[in-house]
Amino acid sequence: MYDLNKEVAKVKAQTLESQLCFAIYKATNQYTKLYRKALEPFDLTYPQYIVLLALWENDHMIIKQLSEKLSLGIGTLNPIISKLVKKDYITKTPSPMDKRSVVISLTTKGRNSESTISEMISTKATKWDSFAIFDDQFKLKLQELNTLLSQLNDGEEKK
Amino acid sequence: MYDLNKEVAKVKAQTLESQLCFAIYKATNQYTKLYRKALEPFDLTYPQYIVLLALWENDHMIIKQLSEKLSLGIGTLNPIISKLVKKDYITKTPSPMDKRSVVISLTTKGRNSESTISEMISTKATKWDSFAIFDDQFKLKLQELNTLLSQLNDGEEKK
DNA sequence: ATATAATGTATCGTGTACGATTTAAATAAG
DNA sequence: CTTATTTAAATCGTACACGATACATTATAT
Repeated sequence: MYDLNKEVAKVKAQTLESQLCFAIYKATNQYTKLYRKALEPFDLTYPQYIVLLALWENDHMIIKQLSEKLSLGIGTLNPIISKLVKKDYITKTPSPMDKRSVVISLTTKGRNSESTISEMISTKATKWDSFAIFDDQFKLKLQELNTLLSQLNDGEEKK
Repeated sequence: MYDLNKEVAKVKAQTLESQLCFAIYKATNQYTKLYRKALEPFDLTYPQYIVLLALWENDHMIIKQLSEKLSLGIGTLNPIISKLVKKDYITKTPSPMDKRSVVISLTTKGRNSESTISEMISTKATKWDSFAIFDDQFKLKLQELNTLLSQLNDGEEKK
């Protein structure tokens, strides 16, 4: 009747190179490596740098807001913040409104470093980030992907 | 003569959301989170899973080959391999040809788990990886990006 | 007004990810 | 043949990244 052998035929895995996830995983590692060298003179890592980027856009956020903007949990963010405080880029102040929350603000050094760092990054970034082939459409698709992924993560949460 | 104030005009940083690197960074974190839950039943993490993927494609690689295929340094790979050995997915054997190198091979459990894991991943992956919008062109551009990034990383090396 | 639930931080344990250093084996150079 | 260089692994220190837990403060419910 049934060909049982065919029914239990082994499912083969997709090759690594064919997987979107693996390509993105590699790209992140490579980007981090590039930024490591570029940010070395400022004694910053990439995650520390994006905290500064967020604050240059919008100073005096509370940790929760930073956490949402960067899509990083507080367990990840806290040690990064501590290091930036130690390096005198930012300060932590308890919020007057809500004693639970902590406001993160740029120091003078943190504010002033924006132009220095951005200038040095922008000379490299023309090589890194803005090749003609990585146009707006590509970025848009990545953003769509991120929206989908976060929906999926939220969806898995509720199961 | 010159308007010096204009000459020292502050360079502003690019916004986070406009940066390709940040989009990719977020996507990796989200993918890892999704895979964390999917692979939990098998007691595997995403990096451990891609080691298995590599070996399912090509068993009995030495660590150096694995390192190249996955673009991971030996400092990263070694603890991952140790865990897979402890969980009885793979074994380490010194190479007979070259006593420096170590051959990584799948155990029976490691080999047999391919179909089980791939089947469960493939049911989820239709949701994750193969949306119509993430077509071959998108993947191709990501691969181009990775090629460029690795060239840049090699280039920085020599400076 | 008080018990309860929700929220914002902090901390801890596990697992990457990397560069730097060390060690042993293979290869090259003299 | 022996010294020098290269190569493959292993190890160490630093820095994320996450989930789980703990804790204080605020908001909610009765």
